[in-house]
Amino acid sequence: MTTITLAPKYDPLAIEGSIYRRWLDAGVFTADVTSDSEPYVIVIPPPNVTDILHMGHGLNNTLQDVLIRFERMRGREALWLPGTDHAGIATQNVVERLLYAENKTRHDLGREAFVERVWTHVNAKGGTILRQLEAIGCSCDWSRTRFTFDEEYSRAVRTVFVRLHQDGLIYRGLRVIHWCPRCHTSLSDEEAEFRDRQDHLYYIRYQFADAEGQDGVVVATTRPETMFGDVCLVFHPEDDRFKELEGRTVTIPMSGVRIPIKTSRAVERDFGTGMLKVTPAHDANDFDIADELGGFDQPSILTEDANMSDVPRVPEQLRGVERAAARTQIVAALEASGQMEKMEPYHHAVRHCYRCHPIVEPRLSDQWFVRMKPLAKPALAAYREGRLRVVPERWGAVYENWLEQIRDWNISRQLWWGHQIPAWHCTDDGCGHITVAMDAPRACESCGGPVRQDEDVLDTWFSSWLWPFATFGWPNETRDLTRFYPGHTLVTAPDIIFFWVARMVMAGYHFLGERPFETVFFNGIVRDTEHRKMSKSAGNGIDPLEVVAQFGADALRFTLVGGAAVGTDVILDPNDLETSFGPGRNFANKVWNIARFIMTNLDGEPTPLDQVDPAQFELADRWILSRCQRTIASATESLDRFRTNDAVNDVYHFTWSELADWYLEQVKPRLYGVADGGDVARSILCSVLESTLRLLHPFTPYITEELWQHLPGERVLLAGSPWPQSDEQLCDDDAETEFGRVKALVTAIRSIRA
RNA sequence: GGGCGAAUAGCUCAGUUGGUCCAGAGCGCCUGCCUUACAAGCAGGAAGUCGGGGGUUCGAAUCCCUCUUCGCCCACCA
Repeated sequence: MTTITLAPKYDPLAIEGSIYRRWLDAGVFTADVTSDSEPYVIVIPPPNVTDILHMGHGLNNTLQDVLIRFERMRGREALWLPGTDHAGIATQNVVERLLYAENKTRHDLGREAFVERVWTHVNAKGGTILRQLEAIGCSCDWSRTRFTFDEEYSRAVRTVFVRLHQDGLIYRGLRVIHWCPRCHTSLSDEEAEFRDRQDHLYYIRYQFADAEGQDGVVVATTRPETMFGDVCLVFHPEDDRFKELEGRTVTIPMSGVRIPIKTSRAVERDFGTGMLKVTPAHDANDFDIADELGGFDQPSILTEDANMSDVPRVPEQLRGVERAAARTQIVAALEASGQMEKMEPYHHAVRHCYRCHPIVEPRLSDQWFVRMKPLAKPALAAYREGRLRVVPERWGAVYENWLEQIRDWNISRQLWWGHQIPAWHCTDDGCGHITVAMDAPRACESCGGPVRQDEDVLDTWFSSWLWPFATFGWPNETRDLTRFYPGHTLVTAPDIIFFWVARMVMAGYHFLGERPFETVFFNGIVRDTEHRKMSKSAGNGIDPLEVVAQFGADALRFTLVGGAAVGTDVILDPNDLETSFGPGRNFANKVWNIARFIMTNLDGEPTPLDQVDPAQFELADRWILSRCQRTIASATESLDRFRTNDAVNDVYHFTWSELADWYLEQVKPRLYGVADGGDVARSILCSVLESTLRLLHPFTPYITEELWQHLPGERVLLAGSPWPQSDEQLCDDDAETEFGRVKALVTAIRSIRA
């Protein structure tokens, strides 16, 4: 018999650490690759290696933990694979900022020293977030922790590059890409995010070069500074206003460079004046137009820093001037010369670097691309044919739409922190051959000359999209890969559907011929009371660890899961933690006291419920047993349907409003010996408490485990114990109806008395 | 320019296929209780014409149309 010495109040801090250690020591989180049980696999959305835990992580990981603990208790071989992402551009930026504080740039260090510096930083600060996940109770299989920069993982990345190249799905080409002038790298379409800006539309007059005295032609542009890179003007071939102008020549203002007037169907007649300036090196559309017309150079007039270049096309006084300043000067000059016809306020969306804000500069450069259409096909089919389920469903349309409209993926980054592209250029310009291989070739495979490796690294997401299988040792046929791929549920936020989710599906099908997971469960975003996304930089964040310290991990989890209806955002008030997390703490305390009450009223180990003659059950007994079964059934169904909030709220209601408020009060006379049937009540209390702790465990693992250990009898860990089975036999409609009447009567009497 | 979501009690939000879980929960508020599991609690109570308008139906918070107000995503009209 256990001696009951539970404190009257639940103190999370006193038990959380030791409980977590017991789970680890018992190895309950470690998946057994040799087990006969059906696997259930979740791979974590790997946080950036130098990140620290924020509420978004808290929500996302708590949901994963709820699912994984639930399935583990249901007897599946549950594997939650944790890890981190090297996060190329993000991590490089962090370290560059550190250098900046020392008045240095990465170029002062040089590539090798810089990468070493990043490693130092990662080794010092990295992985903290994984330890923070432990604090909120996450039951990850830490023996399988992966990092996208692990040697084995990096090999998978190179394998993918080489194979896609062999498949003809990777190519290198001169294109206008999104260039971040601060990061000094290209960005994918997804990384260059639109933000609204209030600018001007400038109407600039280009004078005719072939006929003095005439007025010339007016062109509308938002970017006058790019005009020195113009190669022609174009209008729509059916635009009668300009019919006569085709073939004539104009001069670019300020520079005097002569360019022809041409036609193109790409021109929108209703926009501006209907006449478009074509700047192939600084605008992707213009690049296409010039390419289609043929015979044009692609003069570049901006540097990597987005300053005006030191080239003949750029007027001397502007060379080296930063783009915004250059614009101001150009506008002033055009106004002075009378060539600025007019300026209109103009509201439009402009692409910005998703990591460091500045306006992205379209820039002509050699980049590596993945041809996406062939990869998108199976990913699209999987969704349409129901092999990939999306919860909530509406995100499916977003996924589908993006895949339908998919464009090639720029995967090269001009960064130093990342997987360097496994391509080696022949140093002989005459040969120019590029050798793509897993490891450095001794010589150019074409001419046998010396080679140098491509300087660029791969987009971070080019490693992330392999996460569901590279973490299991792919391309090797490991036991883990065979056993645990494909996985089951991906829990993530909808803002990375394109970056990550869709690409994982594509990679899964292309490299393994199978979906990486069957269901994508999208969780909402954590916001403040003004519905602004919670973030450290906005100053409206809540530190999950602070909440754990003040309220306990279970309270944090209870609030997050209970507040998150499927696909809806979670609103928390950074200025009032008590309102947000107090209820969770209170509930934990309630559970604590329910258990305390029951256990202090046990007299040794009670008779197991299945050995009690049901004929001895009183109405309240039949009622609570029925309610318990119904709660088991509804919580199970809710979890199966990813309605985690319904599940936790159902169990909450059962525990507090039924078990505590009614049944416990009803049986007190029997427990105190004032009425008969005390032993039957004890059997029922013990059984119901056990079921309740099991039901609550995925949501509030710490307190339930602690109480479980205090129950009479020998106890294995609750984390490794079975999920309760709903017993139809104990469901009793009559008892529920009848007891409902008793409740109504009692309430009425109390009401009158009050 | 397309698409999506939201609008329900003072606050934050649930409400699954239209009908006795359809007007709910938590917090807050009011009244009374330190009743030996719990004051992080107990008992009782007030509070919403479910954004406006129209329609379908025997019946609508729920379905359709429309309007208003927020929010988000996508988009090569420079």
